[in-house]
Amino acid sequence: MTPQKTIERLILYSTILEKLLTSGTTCVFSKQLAELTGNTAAQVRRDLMFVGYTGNPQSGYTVSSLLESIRGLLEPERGISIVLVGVGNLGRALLSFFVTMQSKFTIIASFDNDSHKTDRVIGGFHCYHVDQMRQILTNTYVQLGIITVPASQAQAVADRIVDAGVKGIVNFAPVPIKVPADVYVENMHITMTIEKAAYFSRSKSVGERFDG
Amino acid sequence: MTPQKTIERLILYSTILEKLLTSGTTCVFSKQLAELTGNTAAQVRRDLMFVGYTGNPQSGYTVSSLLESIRGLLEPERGISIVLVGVGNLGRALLSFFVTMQSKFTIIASFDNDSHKTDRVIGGFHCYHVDQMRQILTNTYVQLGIITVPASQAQAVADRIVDAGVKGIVNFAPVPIKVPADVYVENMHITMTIEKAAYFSRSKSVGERFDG
DNA sequence: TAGATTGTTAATCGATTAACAATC
DNA sequence: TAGATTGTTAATCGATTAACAATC
Repeated sequence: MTPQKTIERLILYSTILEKLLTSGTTCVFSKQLAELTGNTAAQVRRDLMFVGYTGNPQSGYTVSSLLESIRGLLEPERGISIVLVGVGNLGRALLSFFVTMQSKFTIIASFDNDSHKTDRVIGGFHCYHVDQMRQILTNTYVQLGIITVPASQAQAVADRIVDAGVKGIVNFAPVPIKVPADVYVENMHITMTIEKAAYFSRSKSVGERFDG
Repeated sequence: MTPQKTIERLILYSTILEKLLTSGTTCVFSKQLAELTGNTAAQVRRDLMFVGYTGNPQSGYTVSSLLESIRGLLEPERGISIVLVGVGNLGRALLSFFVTMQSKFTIIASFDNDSHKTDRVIGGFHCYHVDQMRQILTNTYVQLGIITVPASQAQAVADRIVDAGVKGIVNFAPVPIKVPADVYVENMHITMTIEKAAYFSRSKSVGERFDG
């Protein structure tokens, strides 16, 4: 079993280490990294055990080489290749974000089932019809599919992505999707997350009156 | 301590129950609800303990009243009132989503610091300058602030949201933000989530060769 | 009634935190 | 060296799963 939470935090550490590197910091202690990422020093050290990188009691960790070690663990040889399905508002926002970003993410293509959108360049990438997915991806390795279609179509789209041989999905549609055991799904349920935040923010306001 | 994961699942159950209700289903067993949400029956029953709603061995749970009970726990008297800060691609996508949606979310206002965007209607809502936030929210109860600004500005925006008295934040910027203990923060780190999915999808493809 | 399902308690599992000998 | 910090093990905590008597 690979520790999900540890991987999440390692990704976070790597973004912070990038900043430290840019700002010219050469060394960092677990305590500092903890402070910068909102964790505890013990947590940081435990996470780094997984990476295998080892610091020393006098200077802590060398920023550049720790970053390299984490990247070695997290990153593929080449960037992360992605197809995005569903070129609505959210899909387009993500696409233009990927275009702008000097990024480790490479968009291979986008897909939609609306003929007003297909066979055009949208958000900087060619948009194909979903029916063409399997064919287009036949000789192309794609690491992730991003689903940004309405809930009603999410499962059908997931099926096609799986059918095209993609082993990872990030699902923005507000429904669970079913996939074979050899496909990894990460859900980004935006509205559900907002509801969750609303719930817990209310418990934070205990004692306050809501007279707004 | 309130069980975070349970709340997440209860929100999911409620969306599924809404669908069941619409489709005319009157009763549902824990096993079915589990299947529909990708959980186990034991998990579902344990979660429902928190709600206090009680079914029976013959018919399971009554969809309509279970939904009511969960909503009673999750939902405020009125909808969830929100301000959104940062009217870039993602911010606009979320705004237009909220406009479209016949929703439990009420956008009070949007904010930005770019004078090309402020004092206009964008994505269906008036966009104010962030400097005006405190003033505009003085006599308005706002439950959540949504942060969709670049990483470099996220902390400053969070500070203003907190300053305006808002107790919940959903942060889309790819950096941790620091807030007082009485403010709840939910992070939606899109790029980090994509990286995480990429990592675990790779472990799913064990044994495959990447010749793409 | 008989049998499947419930609510709940006990057992397990995983993840976080505390503690501390090793060490630079 | 002396002291702060490391890597790692043991203790704790919380969340999930299993089990089962109660029950409709």
